[in-house]
Amino acid sequence: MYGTVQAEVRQVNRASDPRGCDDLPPRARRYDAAGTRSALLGAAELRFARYGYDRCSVRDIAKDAGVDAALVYRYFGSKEALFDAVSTSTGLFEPLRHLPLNEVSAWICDVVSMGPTEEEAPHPLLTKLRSSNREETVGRLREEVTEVFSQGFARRLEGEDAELRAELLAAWLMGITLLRLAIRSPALATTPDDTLLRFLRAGIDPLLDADCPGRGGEDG
Amino acid sequence: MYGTVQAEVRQVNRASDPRGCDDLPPRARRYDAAGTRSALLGAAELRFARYGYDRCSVRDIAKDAGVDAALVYRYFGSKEALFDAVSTSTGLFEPLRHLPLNEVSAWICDVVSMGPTEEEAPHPLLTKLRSSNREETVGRLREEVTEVFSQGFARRLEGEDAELRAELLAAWLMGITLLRLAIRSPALATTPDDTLLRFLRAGIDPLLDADCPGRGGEDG
Amino acid sequence: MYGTVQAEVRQVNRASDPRGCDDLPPRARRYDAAGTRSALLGAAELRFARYGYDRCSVRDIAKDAGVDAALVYRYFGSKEALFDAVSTSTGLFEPLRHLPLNEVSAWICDVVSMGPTEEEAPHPLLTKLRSSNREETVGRLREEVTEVFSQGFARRLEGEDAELRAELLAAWLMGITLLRLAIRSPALATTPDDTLLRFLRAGIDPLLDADCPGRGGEDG
Amino acid sequence: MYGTVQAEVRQVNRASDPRGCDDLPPRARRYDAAGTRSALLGAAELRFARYGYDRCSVRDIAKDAGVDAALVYRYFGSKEALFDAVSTSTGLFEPLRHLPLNEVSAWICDVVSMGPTEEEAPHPLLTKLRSSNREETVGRLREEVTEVFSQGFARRLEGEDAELRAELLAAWLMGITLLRLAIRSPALATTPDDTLLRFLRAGIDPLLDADCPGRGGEDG
DNA sequence: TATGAATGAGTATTCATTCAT
DNA sequence: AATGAATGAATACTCATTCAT
Repeated sequence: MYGTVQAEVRQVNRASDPRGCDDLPPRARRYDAAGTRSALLGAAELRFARYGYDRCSVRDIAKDAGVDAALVYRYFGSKEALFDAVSTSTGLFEPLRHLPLNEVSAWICDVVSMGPTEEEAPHPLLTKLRSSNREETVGRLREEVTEVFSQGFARRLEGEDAELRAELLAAWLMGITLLRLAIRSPALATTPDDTLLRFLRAGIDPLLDADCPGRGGEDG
Repeated sequence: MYGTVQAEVRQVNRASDPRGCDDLPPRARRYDAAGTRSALLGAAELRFARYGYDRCSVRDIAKDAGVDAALVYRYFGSKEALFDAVSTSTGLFEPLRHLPLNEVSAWICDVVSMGPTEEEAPHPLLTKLRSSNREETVGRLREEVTEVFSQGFARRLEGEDAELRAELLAAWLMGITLLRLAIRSPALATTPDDTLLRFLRAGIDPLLDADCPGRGGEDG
Repeated sequence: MYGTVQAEVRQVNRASDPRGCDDLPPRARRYDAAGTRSALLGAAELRFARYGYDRCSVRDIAKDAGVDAALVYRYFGSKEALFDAVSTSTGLFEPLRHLPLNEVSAWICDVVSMGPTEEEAPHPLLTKLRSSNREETVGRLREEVTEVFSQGFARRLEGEDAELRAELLAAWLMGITLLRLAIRSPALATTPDDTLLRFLRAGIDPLLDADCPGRGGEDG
Repeated sequence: MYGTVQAEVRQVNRASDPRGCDDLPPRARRYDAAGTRSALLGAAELRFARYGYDRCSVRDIAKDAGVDAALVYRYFGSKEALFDAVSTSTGLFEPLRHLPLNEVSAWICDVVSMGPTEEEAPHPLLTKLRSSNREETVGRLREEVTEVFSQGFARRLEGEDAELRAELLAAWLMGITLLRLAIRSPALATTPDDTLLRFLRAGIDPLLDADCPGRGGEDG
């Protein structure tokens, strides 16, 4: 299904399979466990991010990787395990632990701009969002959000309801990723980063402020 | 797959079938086209919202509705048509056309609170979000967002980059829906509406303001 | 399947349902048993001849006839019975009983020219040929051929192996019908009747001759 | 549908699998791609010839072949492709290109006698005739007849209307095949070949003659 | 290590048929 | 007499997974 993404994956494949390069002996090509494993990972990353768990077949992934489908089971055990391997936290949220609060907007801007916007490259968040119909994926997302935002980042926020404010930040991050990379709404998909950043600040910085929500309730 | 949600659907079915409210015996209701149709719609609504398009089988939906799977084809023509019938715009965004800007936060608050939070009821947005791996769904989402936000709502915003700001609003709406109803992150899933509202204002109202992004760039 | 042949059938339908004609009261239109029955027969005749038993659905036939599919069962009992009713001997071979032998070629010519060649009209033989994958149809064909040719017509032939010669005649009749009306091979489908007749004679008349096969065996 | 023809197919399978002719134990033959493929072909050949395309299910064919139905898709891609593989021209008509005209009758006699007459073996022409309700099959038959008879063989005939005469020959060939092998009319199904041949000559040779139709029109 | 042969459960969809109205 | 609601079995096809090589 969905044609092939072989061309691109082949590159990925070659990146980790530098046959014909210089120092690596050019003989070993098949029977290259590490290479096969990472080729599968690369292909899966792409497929899963693009089509979601359910619309990817193990065979398609294997074909993209240029190996036999049975190897998915040899190296990962199951389609699900492969997905887990691919969608396992990539340290994407790591910066949130130490980043100065006034740089958070810029970081979010970076995150939602990852990958070539044109061709829906494998964005780590998108992989999960695209498969958010799977209970397991949702569970992992909950754990991750809880750990990173509700517990981790919230602790760095002064003021009331830090937990909620952190999750609102997460919500925006996900929403923008979805609209910009998956749904590709007209403005978000095309706006240059610096413009986006200015508006992100407008919405985010108040949330990070110590006296948020401020006196905002008055005029409601 | 995924056992049965029959019990609940039966309720939905009856709840949305306001005929013979009290004295009609609730049994013997075969040969009731309208009832069957709406039972199927109800069951599909629930299943699709909960598991997404790919993880719902026509058979399961029919079983939930208590009818034969072939009736899906009699009444809707295909699984896809049934999904369309369920996910077709329900006028959810209608209020955005006339609502005073300072009530937008409250409206968002309402939207993301729709349906019993405990049991992941069929939220119209969630249905689409859960199936956002389907190209058709993504396409429809893009159309809807474009029409309602990028074109419709943006026109009501003064200041620069109205389109982008409108889409950022949409992004937040979707992100919060996702976190609150699907992912169920700890704070968002439990925070009472009025509390949520106060913080929503803090993030949203600046975006709606005529001189957004204001002088926010200074301290970055 | 296969679009609709409704237009034509409607005519058939009207032919046997002369509403708005002159002397028949224009009220009776629904609740017209005979009319419904014959409308179904007409539609079935067309469909079966065109697509064969297996590629016709009862619903399509009923739709062509402009009535509900259940009426097929009311009036005929089953799809199979409807097919039988349609394919039951129409006296097509009746002339073979008395026709002078030297007019047989001309008669065959007539038979294979029945119905508008362009639009594959319901040819009684074609109906059976198109469904010759059904055991029942084959059985009936065998009976019919046996009765009409092997027993009936053969008795009128002098000379040896009359039975075989009669069946060879039947074979040619069927083969030409198939090629001319179903397969529509270039020459047979377009050749005018009088030309065809001249060549039919060349092949058939020897078979009907009393001293057939004559001295044909010599040069083999 | 139609029970099983397993027993016979197994034979066919083994007969056409000339490996380990004697000493190889006939059991234990899994993981044998070529064997599986040809078993499927054999089973399909038989089923299709006997029941026609529409009355054969992929499952039944697979069951006859003793393998899983999914393998039909592995090896052929679709039911239709399997049918094509089975019904693809087998060079049956090849002899018509060079055969001396006075041996044509004998060749036809051979063709219509192919396969055990008793048990409706897979005759290449019968396969197509039995599925002549399919548009694709009819189309292929038209092409084949056109190429082989209307164009190829006709060129070898002297005299007028060669094309028509060639098609009349084809018609007879098909009609006899149908009556002899499918319908099994009493005489044709039992007559020995040499007798049949004598009468075939009587009908066919005149058609092949250079001055056909001769002066046959006089006595009509 | 890698391949590809084999499987069985599952999917959407169609259809002849029956039942209540 | 006629309708259309309902059913269940069947169909072609796909896919994750396992087994022999």
